[in-house]
Amino acid sequence: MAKAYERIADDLRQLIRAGELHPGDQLPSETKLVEQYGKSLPTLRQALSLLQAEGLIEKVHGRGNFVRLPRTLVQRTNGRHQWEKDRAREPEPLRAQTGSTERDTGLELNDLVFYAAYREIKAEGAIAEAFGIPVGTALLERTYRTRYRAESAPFNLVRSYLVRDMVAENPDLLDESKEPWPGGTQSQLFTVGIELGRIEERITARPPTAEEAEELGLPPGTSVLVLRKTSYDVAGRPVDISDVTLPGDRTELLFTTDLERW
Amino acid sequence: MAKAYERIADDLRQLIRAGELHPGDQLPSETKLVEQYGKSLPTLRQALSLLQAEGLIEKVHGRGNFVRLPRTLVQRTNGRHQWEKDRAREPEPLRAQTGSTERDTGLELNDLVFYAAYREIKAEGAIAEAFGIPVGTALLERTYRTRYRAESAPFNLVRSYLVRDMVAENPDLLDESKEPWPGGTQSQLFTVGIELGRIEERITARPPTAEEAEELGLPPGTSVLVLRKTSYDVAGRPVDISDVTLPGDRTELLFTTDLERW
DNA sequence: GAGTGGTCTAGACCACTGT
DNA sequence: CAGTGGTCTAGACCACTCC
Repeated sequence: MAKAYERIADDLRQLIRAGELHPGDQLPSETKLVEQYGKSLPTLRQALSLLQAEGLIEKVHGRGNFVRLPRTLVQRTNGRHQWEKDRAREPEPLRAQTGSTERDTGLELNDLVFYAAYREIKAEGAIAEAFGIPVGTALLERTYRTRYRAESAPFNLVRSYLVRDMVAENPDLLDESKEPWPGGTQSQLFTVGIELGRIEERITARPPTAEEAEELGLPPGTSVLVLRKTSYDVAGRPVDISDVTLPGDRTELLFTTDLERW
Repeated sequence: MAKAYERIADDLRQLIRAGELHPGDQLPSETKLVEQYGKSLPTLRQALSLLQAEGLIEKVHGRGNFVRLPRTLVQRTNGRHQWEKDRAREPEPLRAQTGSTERDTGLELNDLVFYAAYREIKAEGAIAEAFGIPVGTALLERTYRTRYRAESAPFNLVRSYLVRDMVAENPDLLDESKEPWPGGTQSQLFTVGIELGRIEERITARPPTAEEAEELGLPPGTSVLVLRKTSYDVAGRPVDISDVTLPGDRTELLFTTDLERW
């Protein structure tokens, strides 16, 4: 005999899958469902919380439970890296026109609100190892947010690390008030003579932490994509390490791999 | 005044983050925690279920609650595509030695158990559009699982689509009993004269469905990576579309992008 | 104010794990 | 068997949304 809350969840799940309940539809009220299934309220709510964790329904306090709508996508491609590199040496007016985020989202510069904070820290274990530098080396930590003006939650959270001595030659790079830098990080690195040769991106997925759910405005029943981008210069030396947190329900990463001809 | 279950969750979260509770450690029993926080059992359990949803703790029936251990990684790189292409024309003995999965996991062929099922279906809306073919065209649907012999759950779930008429020229390709085909799909396509030129991979993340959690043996508090791989031949025509579901807590996708020199 | 979901309690009984 | 978490109930009261 199956558990009561699972039977209820299965039943509702099937109604949704079969299309008897459409995205956006409101479910019967919890008290109605209690009558219908002949179980207690807490049991019924346990069933609903299962469906919520699967991202199938959305609970709205004071209004009801609704079948969740698919979210609109923001695409992030690996083509952006070559595109950014091509722009890095262009004159500032062109670089300032459109950045990678605008390219990905199709939005205008004016639609976007940008925020950055810089901080100087000492490299600890994992980061030091990734850079191949001694623990304690001075790093520049840059924290970014970009959001659509009409929405409250940003598209993503970015924390980027640079070895301070590699960029200190240009004092502007240590100054957060110079952000957003036209053309992005590759343009910044260009001013201190660094050319990127290769970019590695490592991707995993997990449920958001409480803080991420808060900052990204993520409802329960969503996941985050965690992307660690490591940029290498043409000599193969790691130059920039960025940790990017992206909402899984509205982000699509697109990677294109070209194959050599036979 | 914060909600009781949030205060408890915050408190326990902090103990874990601060390292006062190490991965693998057992938490105090639920009745102990009830005394300690002076709240009811259901409230306390609500707090614990929050932490479970975040993947921070693991509940084990009859034993206790434990701080979750980090899982071992299976890496999947985009370098695998060129590697597979290079192998596609090699003689069978070499192709049979090691496949992409063995390359990714570092395991031996004997450690792996492979399962495949073929089915013929008619293209419906989304897939037909992705292939650029009329709805109703005959497709070959191939479903794969690969698992480590010592574990019960597979590494991933794969569903792959081919246009039947593009491959029917070699009847072996329609026969599931011929799996695992030495050298993989690219070798199979080679037998009907198809050479791949480009591969696109689209990645999103979401909580597992009930079925996926079941099949992949995923505990609550995990996410899945959803990867749609589209393979194009050298003429830019889509040849294979594969949907891959990967456990987010033990999979790392690694994409390398090489940049052109200045 | 009516209707909705959110929080919390007190307690019973079941099921699994280890000794 | 003792100790642990899992399921379920009945009911009180709070908080939000919309008319």
